[in-house]
Amino acid sequence: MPKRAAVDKREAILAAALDLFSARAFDATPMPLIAERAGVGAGTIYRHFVSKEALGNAVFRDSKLALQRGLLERRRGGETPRQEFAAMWQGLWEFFQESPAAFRFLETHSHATYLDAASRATSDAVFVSITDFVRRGQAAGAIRLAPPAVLIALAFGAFIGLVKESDAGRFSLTAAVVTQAEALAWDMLRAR
Amino acid sequence: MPKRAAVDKREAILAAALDLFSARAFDATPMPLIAERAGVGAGTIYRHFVSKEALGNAVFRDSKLALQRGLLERRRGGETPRQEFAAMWQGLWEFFQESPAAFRFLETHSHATYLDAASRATSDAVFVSITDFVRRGQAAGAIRLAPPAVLIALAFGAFIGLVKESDAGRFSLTAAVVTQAEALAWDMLRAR
Amino acid sequence: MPKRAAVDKREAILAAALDLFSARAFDATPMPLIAERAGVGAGTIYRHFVSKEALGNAVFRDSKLALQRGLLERRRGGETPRQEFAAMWQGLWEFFQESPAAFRFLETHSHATYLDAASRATSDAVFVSITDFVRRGQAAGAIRLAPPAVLIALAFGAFIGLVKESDAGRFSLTAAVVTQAEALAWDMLRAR
Amino acid sequence: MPKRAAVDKREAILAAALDLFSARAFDATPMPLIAERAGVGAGTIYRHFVSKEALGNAVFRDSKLALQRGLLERRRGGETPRQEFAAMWQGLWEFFQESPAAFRFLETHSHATYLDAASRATSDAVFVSITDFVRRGQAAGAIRLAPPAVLIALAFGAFIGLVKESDAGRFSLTAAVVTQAEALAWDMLRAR
DNA sequence: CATGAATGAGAATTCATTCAT
DNA sequence: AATGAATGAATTCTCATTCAT
Repeated sequence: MPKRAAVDKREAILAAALDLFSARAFDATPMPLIAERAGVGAGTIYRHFVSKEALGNAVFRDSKLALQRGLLERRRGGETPRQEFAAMWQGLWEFFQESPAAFRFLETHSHATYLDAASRATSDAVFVSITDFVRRGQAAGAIRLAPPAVLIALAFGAFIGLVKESDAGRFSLTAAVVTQAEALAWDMLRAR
Repeated sequence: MPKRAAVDKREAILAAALDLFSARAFDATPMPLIAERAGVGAGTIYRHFVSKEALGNAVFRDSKLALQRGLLERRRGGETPRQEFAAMWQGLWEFFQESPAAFRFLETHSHATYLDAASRATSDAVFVSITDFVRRGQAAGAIRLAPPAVLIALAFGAFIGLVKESDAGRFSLTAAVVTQAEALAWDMLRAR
Repeated sequence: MPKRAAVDKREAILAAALDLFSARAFDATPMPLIAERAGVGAGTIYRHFVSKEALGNAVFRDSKLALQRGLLERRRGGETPRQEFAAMWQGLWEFFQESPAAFRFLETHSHATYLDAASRATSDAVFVSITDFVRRGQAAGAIRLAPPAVLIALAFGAFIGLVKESDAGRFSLTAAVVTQAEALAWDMLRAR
Repeated sequence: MPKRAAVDKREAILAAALDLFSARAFDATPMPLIAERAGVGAGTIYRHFVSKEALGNAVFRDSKLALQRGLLERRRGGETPRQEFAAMWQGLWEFFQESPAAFRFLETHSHATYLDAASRATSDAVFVSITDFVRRGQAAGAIRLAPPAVLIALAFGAFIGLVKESDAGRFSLTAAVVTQAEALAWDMLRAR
C-alpha cells in the first residue's frame, strides 16, 4: 500500500493538473506550472505518472468516473423513467457544481489526441450505463423510439450547451434555470 | 485592393490552418507545418498575420461567419417559426457537411485563451441573430417562454452533441438521423 | 544542391562534435556546448541532424571514412606486401597526425551503443578492404597463415596501443617510434 | 573493521556498477539502476561512495588490480622471458574469461575524464610491473632493444585488439586463437 | 545503518518568429 | 514580396544526490 504522503502528492498533482487543463489547453500547460500549483518538485510528477500524456489520461479517467458517480448516485431504484431522468439531470448539475473544472475538462478534452484506450474505454462505460436507462425507458413506453445513442447525444449535448453558454456569459446557470431546462429536455425525449 | 496572388496565399494559409487546428490542438500545431500544408514559406504567414494567435483568431472568425451564413441562408422570409427552425437546423447540417473542419474547430476552440475581442464579438453577433428568431417565435406564441439564451444553448448544444457522439463512433450522422433529431429538438422548444 | 552557408554550418557542427566527443564521452557532451563550439544556435544542429545520436553516427562515419582514406591512399599498386604494409602503417600515422581527434574518437566509440547499422556497415567495409590486403599477402607467401581477422586485430590493436599509451604519457609518439614499431608489427605478421 | 553485511553490500554495488558500466557508458548509467541491480536502496550507495565519480574510480581500481593479479599470478619465478611472456598472455586471457566485464570496462574507460589521481596511479603501477619484466628480458638478450613502454603498448594493444574485434563479431576468441596470437605477439617482441 | 521518495538543475529537443537573400 | 535557414527561449523529461523515516 502506498504511503499516505505519496497518495497526497498524487492527489495534489491530479488536482492541479485538472485545474490547469480545464482553464488552458493541455498543450498550453507546462509541467513545471502543474508542479508549482501542486506544491511539489517538477520531477515528482514523473514519480507518479510516466509522462504528461499519462497524467492527462489519469485526469480524464478520474473526471469521467466522477461524472458517472454524479450521474447515477441520485437514482434510488423503482423510479419511473421520468423520475430517473430528473435524477440524472440533477446529478449532472451537482457534479458540475462540485467540480466545474472536471466538467469543463471532460467537455473540452473528449476528443483529445492524447487519450489512450483505457480512457476511451472509461468513456464508453459511462455511455453504456446511460444507454441502459434509455432502453428501459423505451421498453416502458416512456421514451421515444429513436436510437438511444442519438437521444443521449441530444440530451447530454443540451446540458453541455447550458454550461458553455453560461460560461460565455449569456446567462447565469441557477438552479431554477437548470430545473426548467430539465423539463424541456425531457420533452425532447419523452414518448407521445 | 490586394493582388490576386496575395489573396490566394492568404486563403491557402487559412484553409491549411483550419484543417490542422481542427485535427490537432492549436498549441500542438507548428507554424512551419501550416506553411507547408499551405504551400508557402514559413515567413510568408507573417506577411498576412502578425502572429499565430492572430491567425487562430482569423480562422475562428471566418469559421464563425461561415456558420452564420449556413445557419441563416436557408430562411426565406414569411416562414412560420417551425419552418424557420427547420431551416436553421438544416443550415447547420449543411454547414457541417460542407466544412466539418470549421464546425469542429468552432466547437473545440470556443473557449480558447487566445481568442480576442473581435472573435468574441463575432460569436456574440451570431448569437444575437438567433436570439432574434427566438424572440419572434415567442411573440408569435410558437416557442416556449424561457430565456432565449437558454433555449439556444439547449438546441445548439443538442446539435453539437449529435456531431460529437457521431465523431466518437456511437452512430452515423445521416440525413435521416439529423431530420429526426430536428423534430425532437423542436419538441424541446415549442410552446404547448 | 545545399547552399554554401548551410554546408559550412554542417561542417562546423561535425568538427565541433568530433572535438568534443573525442575529449569527453558522448553522453557527457551537451548539445548546447557543441552548438557554442560550432558557433551556431542550439536549434541549428537539429536542422542538420535529426538527433544527437544521428550526429554521433555522422561523426563516426566521417571519421571512419577519413581513416580508410588515410589507410589506403599511400598504396601505389605493384608493391610487395611488405611495402604495402608499411604504406598502410604510415597512412594510419598520417591520419592520426592530421586528425588525432578523429582517431581517438573512433577508438573510444567503436562499440558505442548509439551506433546504427550504417555506421557498422562503414566499419565493416573498412575492415574488408584490409582483409583483402592480408589475403593477397598470404597468397604471395609473405604473410602468416592465420585468420586474416585475427592478424588485423593484432596489428591494428598494436597501433592503437601505441597511441593510447603515448596519450597516457608513457612515451612520445615520434616518427622514429612509429617507424620502429612498424618493423616490429611486421615481424608479427610476416611468414617465416 | 566493517561489518560483514556492509562489506557484502559494498561488493554488490561494485559488481552491479561494473556490469552496467561495461555495457553502457558511465554517463548513461543511472545510479538508481546500479542500486536496483545491487539490490540496495539508492541512498545506500552514498554510504559507501561519496559520489558517482568515486564509485567509478573504485570500480576502475578494483578492475585494474584484478587485471594485475591475472597478469602476474601465473608466473612462477625462474622462468625464461619467453615462458614469462606466455604466462602473462595466458593470465590476461584468464582474466578476460573470468571477468569480461572488468576487461571491457578498463579498456573503454581508460581515458575517462572522471578518473582521479589514485586511479591513474594504479594504472601506472601495473604498467611498471610489466616494464620490469621487459627490462629483464632485454637484459637477458631475449627481448628487442626498444623502449619498454613501446613494446608493452604494442603487445598489450594487440591483445586488446583481439578482444575488440572478436566483440565486433569478426571471429570467435577461442583458446586456440589466443595461443596462436601469443606466438605472433612474441615474434613482435623477441630479439633476433 | 538503510532506505527510497523527493528534488531541481540540467539534458535533449521543438518551434514561433526573424531577417538576409 | 516571398522565402526558409537560423535562432534561443521554452518544453518535456532524467537523474545525482539528499534526508526524513
